[in-house]
Amino acid sequence: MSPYDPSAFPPFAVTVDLVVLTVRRHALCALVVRRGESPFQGRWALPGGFVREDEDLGLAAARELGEETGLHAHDPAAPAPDNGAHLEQLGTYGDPRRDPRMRVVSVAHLALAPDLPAPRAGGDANSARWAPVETLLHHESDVGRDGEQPVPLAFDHARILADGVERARSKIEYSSLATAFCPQEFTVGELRRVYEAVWGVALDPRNFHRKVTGTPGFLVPSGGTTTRQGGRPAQLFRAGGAALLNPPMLRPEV
Amino acid sequence: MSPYDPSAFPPFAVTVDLVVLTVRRHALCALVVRRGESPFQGRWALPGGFVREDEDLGLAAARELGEETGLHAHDPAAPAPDNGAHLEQLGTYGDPRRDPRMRVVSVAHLALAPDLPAPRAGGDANSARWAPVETLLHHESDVGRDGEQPVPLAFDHARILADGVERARSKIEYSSLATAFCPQEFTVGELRRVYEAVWGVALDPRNFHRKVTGTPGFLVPSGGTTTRQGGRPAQLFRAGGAALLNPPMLRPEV
DNA sequence: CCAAAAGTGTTTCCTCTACACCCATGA
DNA sequence: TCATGGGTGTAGAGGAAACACTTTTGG
Repeated sequence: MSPYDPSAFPPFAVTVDLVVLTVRRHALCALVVRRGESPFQGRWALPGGFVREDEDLGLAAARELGEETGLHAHDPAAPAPDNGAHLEQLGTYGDPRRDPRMRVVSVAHLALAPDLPAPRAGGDANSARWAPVETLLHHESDVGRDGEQPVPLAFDHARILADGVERARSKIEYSSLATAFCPQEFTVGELRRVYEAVWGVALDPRNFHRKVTGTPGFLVPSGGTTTRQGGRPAQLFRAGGAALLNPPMLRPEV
Repeated sequence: MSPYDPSAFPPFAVTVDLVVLTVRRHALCALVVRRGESPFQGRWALPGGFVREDEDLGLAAARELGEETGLHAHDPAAPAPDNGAHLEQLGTYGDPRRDPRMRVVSVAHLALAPDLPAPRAGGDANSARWAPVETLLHHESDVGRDGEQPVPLAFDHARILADGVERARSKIEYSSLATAFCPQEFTVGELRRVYEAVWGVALDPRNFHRKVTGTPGFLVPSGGTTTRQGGRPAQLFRAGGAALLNPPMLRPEV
């Protein structure tokens, strides 16, 4: 059998699914959309869609991200931070039974975004929403606030979301990715609250401050200060160019 | 457009490609096979093949690995090390032009194997071979020893191989994966030579010994000793159950 | 004034590094 | 005997944890 005989391989549908994470009100949240059709009609799912005929996988993910959030993916080659989201490939999910109707292989991507005004899938707040990942993964309570049933995510999206959350948790240890959750200018305390929300732990503010300001290339002072968190005015920083943190930020033991 | 209308999505071919790494004669080597047909006929490529109709991606990768090497993939749930290779998903490559004839999405997997007798693709030594990754990636010299041309790998396989090597290099820092390159029983010095080959650096034997024997769950003594490396008899160990190394093995600065 | 958040200093502990030194074999 | 690799001891550098303390705002 010639491995490239067009009649010799089964056809697959290929999609991209997005794990879009942000930090809102001290909680790690993911973007979910409500499915309008079967299967899993009415259930929450990760945003995603088919890869087009002549589209690279990363491009398809960036296009979906833009359609769902208005964000553009951050170009790693750009000289200055552009407030775009971080976007990377997460993993590929291809269980033959993950979609009951046909063979679908989904290339999941992970996006990290700053806190955004609100999702805008058709401008309908009922069809797209930020939900705490803790709720989505353990479905102990409603996704929303208005008496909906606590149901798990559609397809294998709970597994994909869990993998994305785990990737984000481990990656902020040794990279400067946590700044992707912050606005362009932020304080050390705001950055610390990102780590605390993603890891679900409390960090010592004094040691954290020393650590991040003492790591060359991680943060650059923008000159301004703010009191938006109350208390003594805090210096404002932007993300520095350094991508890797060495030595890494240590996550406290569980 | 309904996202699941069967006429609304383009069909893709889905393959798995394998980055199979081992350590031979103090060098990190990868398994390559010679292509028998166009395109890239006669060039070396990573082993791989089509995912079957009802096959999960990891299963397809394990099947290809068995066909190429006779290894079975290590079951993480097995209580004792079974001398199977470590196998994990690496990443997915789907550039529309990566195969000149059709749209192929390749789900690359990374396998780490102990030093094996010899590849056995059809029993033909000219069609499958271990080659040093340094040679494959920089094609500074022949892949083999018999005057072949130094040509780059077929398709985007050089990129996939580079990603796999980078994954292996970083993963042995914080996991016990380096033992996957060793036979069931091995000495501390043999394990150290694995790290040195994968990282391409020299490590202090005294500190390395203290580090690995002092990390609980990393190594368990098997009771025996050997002098196969010369010098004083060395204790034999097996891989312990611990998957994560904490604190990690530190890779010296470049 | 007080509360709250931002920062700094200091002590203790622990790990990594570097290297001196000893051990047990084969040739 | 020597060469070779295996293994232990130890002093110093550097980072992290824990926490006392000062600074600068708003109310």
